[in-house]
Amino acid sequence: VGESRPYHHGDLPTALLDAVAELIREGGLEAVSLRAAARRAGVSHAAPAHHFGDKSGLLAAFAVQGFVAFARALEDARDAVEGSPADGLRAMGLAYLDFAREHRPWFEVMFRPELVGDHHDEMAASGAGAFGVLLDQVTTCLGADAPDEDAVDLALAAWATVHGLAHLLVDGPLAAVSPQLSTAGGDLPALAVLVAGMRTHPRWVGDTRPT
Amino acid sequence: VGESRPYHHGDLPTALLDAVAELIREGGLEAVSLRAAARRAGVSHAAPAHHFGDKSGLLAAFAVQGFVAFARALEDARDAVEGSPADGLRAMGLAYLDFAREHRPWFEVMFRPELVGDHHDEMAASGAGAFGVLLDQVTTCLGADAPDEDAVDLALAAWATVHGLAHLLVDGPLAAVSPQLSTAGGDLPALAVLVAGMRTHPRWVGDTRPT
DNA sequence: TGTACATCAGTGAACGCGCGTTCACTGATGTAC
DNA sequence: TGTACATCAGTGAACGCGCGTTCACTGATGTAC
Repeated sequence: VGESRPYHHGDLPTALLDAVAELIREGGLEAVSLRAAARRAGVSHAAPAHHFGDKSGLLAAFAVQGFVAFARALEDARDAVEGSPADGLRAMGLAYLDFAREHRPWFEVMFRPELVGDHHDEMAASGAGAFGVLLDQVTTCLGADAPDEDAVDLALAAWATVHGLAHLLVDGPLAAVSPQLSTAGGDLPALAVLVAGMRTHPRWVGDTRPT
Repeated sequence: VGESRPYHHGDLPTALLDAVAELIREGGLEAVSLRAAARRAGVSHAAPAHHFGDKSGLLAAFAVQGFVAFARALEDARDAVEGSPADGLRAMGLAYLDFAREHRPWFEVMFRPELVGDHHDEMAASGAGAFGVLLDQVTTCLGADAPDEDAVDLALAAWATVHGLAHLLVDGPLAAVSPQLSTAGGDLPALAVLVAGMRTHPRWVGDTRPT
């Protein structure tokens, strides 16, 4: 108290990214502005421009940060499971949902390329990294050495499934339509049904492990 | 040319809702404002307040309009199919994707309850109507007379699947990650795999029609 | 050890903008008699 | 058929606000010698 703030912040970029997360959590994407982020970080409103250039630069950096954490979350979930490749994939699906619910701010920005303007490429690159984790696991499930067309299709299917569920949970229409649904989503039986459904693909061998 | 505009618009509410759709299509949700919509409709910026009260009122009306069209699109798709209940459900899934792509403006607002403020209930009611169409079809697929817990779970699963795919297509990350994926999504093989996967549910009888 | 200088980080005033909302108003329409 | 009046639809000026961006600046840090 009474201590004068140092002229230099120390780690303003990180503080600004944290501020963006808080702003989204409290007021949604609309609540994000350079000035509000600067306010949170306790610096003047013009300071963010020094590190991120403009607003789209800040959001792009935020999205990249999210994708890095996201890819790690998927990898961690996979590595924590002892079992078949399909078990690993299932764990990744659950991790996907957990990530969306726990890191809603990242989730809201990561899949909205129109927010990042000129910085599209940076975000796409980090997004491709995360998708690669999923694709590799599906490839393993198929018993293939390298991703092929089937692997891509199935990875897409798996992605769409959990992504859809995540969006319904995060955006809230499940609760809007019926409280039951929200409960069902929370217990995740539907997800189990869906991921299990992937076994109908003729090449699916995830559950018959070589001995 | 040269004709003086009539003082009364004729059907301003409809014109404003159309304007919202155009604005979203051209500039996303951020581009929507009462003033911009009024500009499009060729009236003064204060005119919209007369019909919709405030901004959230306009967006709520827009969402309701979308849900009505959405429910009809699902019903039409179902009715146009001769075949098993599962065929009908599949058709509804495709109609869902078509709707998301053709009516992107509606789709962007319909599942974002936070946009409509106090008008949440109106939107939830129209949304429940649309979900009812899906739930009825799933119930039929299960050979049940009335929706039960399994029907709700499966309807949720079907919803999550197509909703996820729709979001990935509409928001564009598929194209961002890989052009292949966008192509696969466009051809919809993944969707077929997924919906087919629902047959693994023990009670699924959609494909064995009573004779 | 000290000095000069370049570089970096953050400041604060200023700009112009579009926004939502309010308000007293005016023009047009419809209804009662 | 005409008149008075209520109601509805749209106007235009005004308000205050937060925003992104720019700019010349100042404080702090690091580096060369």
